[in-house]
Amino acid sequence: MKRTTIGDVATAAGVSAATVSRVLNGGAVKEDTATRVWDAVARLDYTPNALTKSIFAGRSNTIGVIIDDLRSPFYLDLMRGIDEVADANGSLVMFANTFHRSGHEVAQVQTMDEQRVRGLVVTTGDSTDERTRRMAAGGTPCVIVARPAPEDQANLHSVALDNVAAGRLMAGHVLACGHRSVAVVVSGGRPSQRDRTDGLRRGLAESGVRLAADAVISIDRDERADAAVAALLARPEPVDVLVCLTGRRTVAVHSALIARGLSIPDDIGFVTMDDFAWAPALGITVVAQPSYRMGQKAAELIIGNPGEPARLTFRPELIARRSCGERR
Amino acid sequence: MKRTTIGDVATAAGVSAATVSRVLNGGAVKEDTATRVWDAVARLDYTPNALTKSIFAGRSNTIGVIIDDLRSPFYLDLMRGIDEVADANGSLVMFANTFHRSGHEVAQVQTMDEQRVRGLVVTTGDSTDERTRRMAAGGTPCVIVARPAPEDQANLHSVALDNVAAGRLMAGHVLACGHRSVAVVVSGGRPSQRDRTDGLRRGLAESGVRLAADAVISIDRDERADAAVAALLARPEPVDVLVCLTGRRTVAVHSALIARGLSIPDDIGFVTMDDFAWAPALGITVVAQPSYRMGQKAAELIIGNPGEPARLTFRPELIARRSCGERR
DNA sequence: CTAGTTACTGAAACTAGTTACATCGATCAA
DNA sequence: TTGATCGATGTAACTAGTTTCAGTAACTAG
Repeated sequence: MKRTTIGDVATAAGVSAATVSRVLNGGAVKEDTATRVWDAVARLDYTPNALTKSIFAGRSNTIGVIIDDLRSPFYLDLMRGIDEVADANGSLVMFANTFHRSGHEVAQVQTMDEQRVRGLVVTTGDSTDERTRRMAAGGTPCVIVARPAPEDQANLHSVALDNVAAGRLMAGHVLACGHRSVAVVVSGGRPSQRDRTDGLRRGLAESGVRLAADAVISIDRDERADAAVAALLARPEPVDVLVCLTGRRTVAVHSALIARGLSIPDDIGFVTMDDFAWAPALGITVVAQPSYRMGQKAAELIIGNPGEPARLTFRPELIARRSCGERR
Repeated sequence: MKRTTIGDVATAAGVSAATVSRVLNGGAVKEDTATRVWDAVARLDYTPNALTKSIFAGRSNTIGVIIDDLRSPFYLDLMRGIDEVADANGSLVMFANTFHRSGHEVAQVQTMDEQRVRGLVVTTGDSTDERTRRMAAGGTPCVIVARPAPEDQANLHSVALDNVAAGRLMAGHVLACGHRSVAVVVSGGRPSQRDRTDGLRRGLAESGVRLAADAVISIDRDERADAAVAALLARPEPVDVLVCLTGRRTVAVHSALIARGLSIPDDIGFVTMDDFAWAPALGITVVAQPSYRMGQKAAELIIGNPGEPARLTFRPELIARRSCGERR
C-alpha cells in the first residue's frame, strides 16, 4: 500500500514539491496557491513523513529511555515526568525495557543511537557504559539516572538522589522511634544501594548503634524475600526494625513480614524507600525521592542541552506514617 | 557535530557505499573486503542511521502506544506486555501519554502516523476516532484496547475484556458473600464502564437484588472519591458492599472508606477491578483482567498483522480474598 | 582456446522530504 | 523607458541510506 507523498500532493495541486513543502512549513507562498495545496493535502489525506524530516535534521525528535522494569514506583514516576516535559516540547518518548537482562542494555543503547534519538535517559547498568559515553561524545545528550555521576564529559549529565542522605534520614527516624536493633534489606550491590547503606550505618553509628554485617541482606528477586527475612530474624539479636533500602522490594519484604505473622509496627518496625499510592492506606513510612521531578529534569537537560555536564542531586524526604512505631 | 556516514566508512575502507551496505546487511562480499569494511566501521565508530533505513522500507520498526495515564495497574501491565513482544521482535515502543486531555489523542495519533509506526495501540477515547480509522485504512495495523470493537475494517483490530462477564462475576461473588444492598463506583461513562455496570445489574437482578439508579456514582477524579462515597453512604438504604468498577480509582475509593472509619469487610464489603501488587497484602478481592497477556496479544496482532480484523475478547477472573467478607 | 557462468564491485537511481539558487513576471523609481 | 528590486515558484542538489543494473575479472566447461 503506497502512501501519499509530497510529490502526489504537488501534482494534485499543480505545483512543485518545493512549494508544497513551503506551504506546510511556512514560506512565502501566494494565498490561492496555498489554498490549492491545503485542498490537495486534505483530499489525498496526506500525512508528512517525520522520518524523512529527521534524517534531514540529523536527528529525530524522540527521547529514548532505557529502564530495567516499569514496575517500581520510582521508574514509573520518572517515566511520567520525562513524558510530561517531552510532550510539552512536541517530543515523543521511545522506551526500551531491559527486563533485568543485564547486558541487554548495551544493545538497547545502540538501538537508540541508531534511531538518532534527540537524547537518552539511562537508568540501568551499574555504571556508565562505554556505548553511552560514545553516544554522548557523538553529540547526543545523555542523562544517567540514579547511578554514580560519570566522569566529566560533555553531553553526559546525571540526575540522582543523595543516597547517603536517604540512609541518614532513615537512621534518624528509626532512632527517633526508639529502635536500637536494625536489620536491612537491599537489592543487589549497586552503588546507590551501597550509599544508602553507608548513610544508614553512619547515621546509626553517630548514636552508638552498630549495624552488624550480617544484618544486611541483599535480595535480587522477589521470591528470595521470604528466605532473606527469615535469615534476618533468625539472628541471635532480636530485630526492632526492618529497613528496606529498595522501593522495588517493598511489596515482597512487607509481605514476608506479614506472612510470618508479625504485626507492624507492634512486633517489628518497617521503613522503606520510595513513596507509592498505597503507602498512606497501609501507613507505611517511607523515604521518598522526587521521582516525577527527577524525570522532568532529565528531560529538560536533554531538551535544553547545556554543553557542559550537569550533575543534579535531589534531596530525599521522610514521610513518617505509622509503620515504624511513630508516637502520635 | 557531523556524524559518520556510510560514505565515510566506504572511503576509509576504499570501497563504495554499496559495498559497505552489503557487508552490513549480508550480501555477497569477498572476505578480505568485508574485513576491511568492518575494520573501518570499528575505527570510525559508525552507527547506521535507522531512520534512513525506515524511510526506504516505508515504515519504521516502532510500535506506537497511546495511553491516558501510566498509573493504573491495567495500562501499566498492558505496556509491559506490548514491550515484551516488541523487544522479542526487535521492535521499539514509542509512547505517548494523553494525561487525560481528551482531544489530545487525535494529535497523538497523527504524530504516530507521521512517525510511520509499524502499528499503533490506542487505549484512549470513547470510540475509535476518525484519525485512527484512516491510519488503518492507510495500511498501518491498529489495535483498539478496551473500547467497543470498531466496525469491520481491515487492519483495525481490537483487544478487550468481556466487561459484562466481569460485572456478572462481581454480582455472583457479592451475592455469594451474602450481600444484598450494593453500591457502585464507576469512572466516566465509557462503554466498558457501562458494560460492567450492566453485567453487575443483570447478575444481581437474576437473584432478585435490584441495583438502584442512585446507587451508582461516577468519579472522574481521585479527589471526588470522598464526596462520592459519602453520597453513597448517605442513602436511606444501608450499603452492604461497595463495588468499584474501575481499577484506576481503587486507591481513592478504598481510602475514602477507611477515612470514614469503616472497617473492611466488617462494616462494608469491597470489591474492585484489576489485580495489583498490594492487593494480596491488603486482602482486597478483585476481578482481574489478563492485562499483560492482552498487551502481548496487541503487539502480536501488529507484528503478525492478519489482514482481516481480529476481535479478541478476554475472560475476567475473580480473585477472592477477604475484603468482601468471604467465609473461610 | 574460447564461451558461458559466477562472484564481486561500483555507478546510478531510488526513498521522501528540505533548501539553496535560478528564473520569471510584475512593480517601482529614476 | 529602462534598470533594479521583489515576490513567487521551479530546478536541482542535498540528507543517508538501499537496491538494481551493468561491468569486470576469475573460473569452469567444452
